[in-house]
Amino acid sequence: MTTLEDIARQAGVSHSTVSRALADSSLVNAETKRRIQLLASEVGYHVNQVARNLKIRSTKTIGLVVPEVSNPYYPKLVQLIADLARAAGYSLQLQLSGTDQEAESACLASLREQRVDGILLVSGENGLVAREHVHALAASGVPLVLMGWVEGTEHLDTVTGDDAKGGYALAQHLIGLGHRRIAILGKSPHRGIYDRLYGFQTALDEAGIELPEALQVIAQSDAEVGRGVAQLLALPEPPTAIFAYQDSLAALVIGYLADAGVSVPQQMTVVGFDNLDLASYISPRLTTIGGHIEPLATQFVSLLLERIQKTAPSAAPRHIVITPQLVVRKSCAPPREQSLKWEN
Amino acid sequence: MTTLEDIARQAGVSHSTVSRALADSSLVNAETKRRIQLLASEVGYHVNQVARNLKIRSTKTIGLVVPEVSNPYYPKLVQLIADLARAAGYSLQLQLSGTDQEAESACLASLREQRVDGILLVSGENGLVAREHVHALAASGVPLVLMGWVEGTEHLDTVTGDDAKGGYALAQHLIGLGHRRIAILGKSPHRGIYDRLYGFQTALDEAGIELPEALQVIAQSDAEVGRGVAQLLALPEPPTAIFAYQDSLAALVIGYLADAGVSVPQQMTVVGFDNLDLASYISPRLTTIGGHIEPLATQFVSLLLERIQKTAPSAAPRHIVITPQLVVRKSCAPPREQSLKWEN
DNA sequence: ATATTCTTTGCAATCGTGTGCAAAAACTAA
DNA sequence: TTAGTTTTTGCACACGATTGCAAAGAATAT
Repeated sequence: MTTLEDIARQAGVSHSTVSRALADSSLVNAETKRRIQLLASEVGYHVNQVARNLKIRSTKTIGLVVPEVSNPYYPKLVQLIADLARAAGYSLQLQLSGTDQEAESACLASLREQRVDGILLVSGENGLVAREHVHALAASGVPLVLMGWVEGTEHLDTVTGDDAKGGYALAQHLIGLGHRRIAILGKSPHRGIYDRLYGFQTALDEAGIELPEALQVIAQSDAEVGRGVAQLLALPEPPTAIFAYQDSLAALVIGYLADAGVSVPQQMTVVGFDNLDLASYISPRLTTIGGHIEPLATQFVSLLLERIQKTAPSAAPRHIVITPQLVVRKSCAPPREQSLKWEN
Repeated sequence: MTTLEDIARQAGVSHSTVSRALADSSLVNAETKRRIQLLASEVGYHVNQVARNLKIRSTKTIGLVVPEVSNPYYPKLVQLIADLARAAGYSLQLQLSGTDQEAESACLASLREQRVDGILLVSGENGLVAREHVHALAASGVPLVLMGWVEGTEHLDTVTGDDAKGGYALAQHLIGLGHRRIAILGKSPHRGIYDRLYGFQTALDEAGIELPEALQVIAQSDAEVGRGVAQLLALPEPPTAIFAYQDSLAALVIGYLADAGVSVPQQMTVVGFDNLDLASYISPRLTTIGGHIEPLATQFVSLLLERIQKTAPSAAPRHIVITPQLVVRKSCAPPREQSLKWEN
């Protein structure tokens, strides 16, 4: 790899002059500058950012910690963040924390050692896990923004979707269509998902609608979704609508319903949450809650950049909450007059 | 940020000793070592990798260039690669090249400047675009592996899926079911996708089946998929099967068919390519070509690591080809006896 | 006690940049 | 020509780590 020194030798000047020339400094003679720049591009010089970063004590890099990219929610977020970061002149150091607590700590430690200028942390489905680590990081002055509100992080900048409002809107929509027996289905309730349920439940309560145990299904895996759907269909009084609180789960539900010969939305209404691309890929296209991811991403990097560039209006922690919207598509219909019985 | 020097001062030794102690070198007294390690963890010392990288002339980082992560094919790849890289002790520097030629060049330049130990380059749908840049990179000795075979890259390590075989298998499957009027639908044909078509077409040719212009649909956007499907249905003799050469397109096709009241697979057979997760999310679950992504990812990073660690058996470029498999699910059925007419 | 060996430590150079400061060069004004 | 000003360049240090080498200290042998 060629260095400033190499070029300096060839140009018959000192490395300082080369450094200045390539930075287009006005301190170097226009002619010399031109000559050096030309030479540099001829020999294919590429500045060593490692050395440069060491010297200028900044990396123009932000670390992004995300649990995984298999779940389609995260790639969407990553894409948006990457584009925003790039637009602001920052590279992205992506770290996948998995579901593992140690892994998340390791990610944070790695980012700190890499001396990224700031960290964007998306808490996993278990909620924020490496709490002490995060606090230590923040305490030592590393700019950090958290996505997903978690108890005990009030002193950090956070960005959160108002899932409760989303759940509420969804429930209202179903109620408005006339549904009274509504099931919910999802993975084990972590904080964010709990909010979705909380809002949903609130709307049901206000309408005086019960949500019996039998209509609450926890499904950790694809196969369990299948079993859960079968259970619901086998009930003496099956639901007329199912709220699967992630789009991908809703897609699976629709698939398993089709297997059982139940058509959506004619015989069963299904709704999801997040409005991922797949919500419009599947048929019927999914009624869901959306519009939050883009503003979340925007605020997420804005807050961080303000911290990095110290342009934040105050040192006080900021908590941004984004309200999502109901997206009505084709997966909902009024319930049939009387509840159906399916042979199993 | 605390440095070695800070710790040295507190411990009353030189920074060299601290460095050795933290590296668990046998050159330092066991007791001193313990004392220093304790002190370091107390003050929360985190090595400055930027400085370290500069000194040791390696970053333990690999650069991954991918067009985007919105298209669900790529996240799957990224996840696999990230896991493999981590297992080998490397971090990932993710760069999204978009579809833009300059952007791809910029990504490569950035990675080079960051002095990543090696680069994994996934060529976009337009094929490899920043050709000279890639060649220059390889020529200057940066370990680099390319995914997706592109003409003029025979001197580079490459990893490719045998899309032609996949296309062939798919066509044979459809033919075996009795289909004779088969349509194809996809984005504009780039090299990789062309291979899918090439294999598909070969099988059709061998079976003596025509593929008239009218049954070849190019759809660049979601909306165009809708229009394309409508066109096919409006034909005097509509097809009995559609090969959408990406799973996500197949999903869209199924959606638009449903809109038109055409049920899959009863009235229309649809197949995709890649076996993404969404292929089993949608209903009916999609018959497709799969099993190639995992070995592609594995070989991709293996080749690179061998180059980085100089354990490659030879300096000669290697070209790894992965044969994908037919994945039969629910989106195919024999055609009806006579071709159908749909009112439009 | 002295010589010899082994262990432990610190000095100093290095990685490739950026940059303050002084010196050299060029130019201007008398 | 000489002094003063402005432009251009290079020296040398810093960023924070790693590491070869020499020196100091401890331990052993004679």
